Amino acid sequence: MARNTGDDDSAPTQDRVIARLLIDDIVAWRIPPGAWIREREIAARFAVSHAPVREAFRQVANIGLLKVVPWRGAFVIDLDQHAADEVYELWKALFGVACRLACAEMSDRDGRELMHRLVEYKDVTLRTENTFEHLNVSNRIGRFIAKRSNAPLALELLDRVALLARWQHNVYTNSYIETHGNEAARRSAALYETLCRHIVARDGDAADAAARALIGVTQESFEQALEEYKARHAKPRASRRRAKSA
Amino acid sequence: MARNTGDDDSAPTQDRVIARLLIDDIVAWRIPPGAWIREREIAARFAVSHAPVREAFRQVANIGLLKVVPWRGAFVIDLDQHAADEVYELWKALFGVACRLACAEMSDRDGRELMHRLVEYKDVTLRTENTFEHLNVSNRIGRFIAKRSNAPLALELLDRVALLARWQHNVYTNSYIETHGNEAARRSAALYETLCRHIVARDGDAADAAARALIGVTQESFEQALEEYKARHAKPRASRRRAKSA
DNA sequence: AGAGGCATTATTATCGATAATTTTATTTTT
DNA sequence: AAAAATAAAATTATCGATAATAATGCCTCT
Repeated sequence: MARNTGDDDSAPTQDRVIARLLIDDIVAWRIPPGAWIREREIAARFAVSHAPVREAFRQVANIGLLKVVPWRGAFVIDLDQHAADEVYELWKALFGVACRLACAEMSDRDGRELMHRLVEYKDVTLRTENTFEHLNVSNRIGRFIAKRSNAPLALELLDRVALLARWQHNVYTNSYIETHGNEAARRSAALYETLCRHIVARDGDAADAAARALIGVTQESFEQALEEYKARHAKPRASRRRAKSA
Repeated sequence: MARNTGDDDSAPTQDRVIARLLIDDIVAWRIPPGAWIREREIAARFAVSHAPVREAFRQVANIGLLKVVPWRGAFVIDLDQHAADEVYELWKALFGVACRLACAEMSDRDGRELMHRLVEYKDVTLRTENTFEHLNVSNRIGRFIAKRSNAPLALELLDRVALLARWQHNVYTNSYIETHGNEAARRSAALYETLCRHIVARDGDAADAAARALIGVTQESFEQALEEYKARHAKPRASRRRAKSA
């Protein structure tokens, strides 16, 4: 009678493929903030009708990168300094929830795997100053915790907020990498260690606090990068304006 | 050149109307958990084509009450004791973020209005034992804080989680009202007072903690109601099963 | 010249029909 | 009778076309 409600293993439908590609395009700033996207344009690009495009728009809008307004279409969201604070606060809170739940949900076996990954992470930290690799391996730990927290809704919201954060600082990527590379890495390493220890010790409150501190490092790096970006771009703009009025 | 990206003031399109009504139906348990909903069925009910129904399904799915799986359709989510913990943890965290941000964002005027509402709330608490009215006025305070926190994304996620929580305990509504009415009201009142005081004092950490404690009261009431519900329904089921096997 | 109204154009929303896929029922085989 | 294969039915996904709406440019009037 009831159909199989289980997990989806079939090939993805077109709307999901398109949504994925749109997300990539927006996060990578190939589509600028505030841009107005037309159905026909995207439909032509993927050689499909507009129906799947509409659904893709809705999916991207649900993640928060697109804003769909009736009869007017879809707009990429705008960059907003104030919203950055909100995103990072949410990120801290949601990652905290994931870690808190992980304390209760993780098996002892998962805990051992977590500590194993921590060792791997510290190795990378000591071996290289490559910030990309650094971010990569640290993200792996975060995702592992979130997955094992057995909290699908928290995981979904976490992915969403992390995506928004990534989009936000992709403008400042260069500054970010430079800034984050030096001292933040060491602080992160220490915080990851305390976080993992609290999780295997099943201390939810302490894990939550460590998680918040960890995202806080990223937040500080972002803010610092933003300042540097502003400082770098303050002069060119002023000169351009002067040239205009001359 | 660029179109009006501002707020939406036009009449809602059909898909949004349908989505709203579907949400109501699901939250009120007029559509049972796990139910499989067909496009044609809903389309016939609202005398529309299936296109707006599809979009409505996607919107409800984004809130989390519906799960859309390719080629198989839309299913109402299932009741899951484990998921309840997750929802309440998220609720605590998100309301905490809203209160934290409210500390920074609220004007002094907003703070005075908040304290005014607190007085109103305490009056209601003293005057009546009516739990509905009690929940109503307390929700008003929560929503006021969330709105003035100037954090649209947090507000959206908060609404979403609160809706899921409401759906979850709508099964046990009767027990919930009974349980919540007695002692929890007094605890909530004290916690609301400390929360508001921390907010006007702009102490983010303290406000966050108070917010968590406040949702914690609701969580405890829910869990207690769940226990009572289980106890009440344990016997009838057993007898029914015995009758079947006889 | 500028403001306001009107027609034009472009775009989204909805519809009805067809294609692709899954589920259910039937038949066949062992 | 049970299991596998097959056919039938039901359902979703996609398409192309039409209706509804918003933005744009033109024209008139002052």
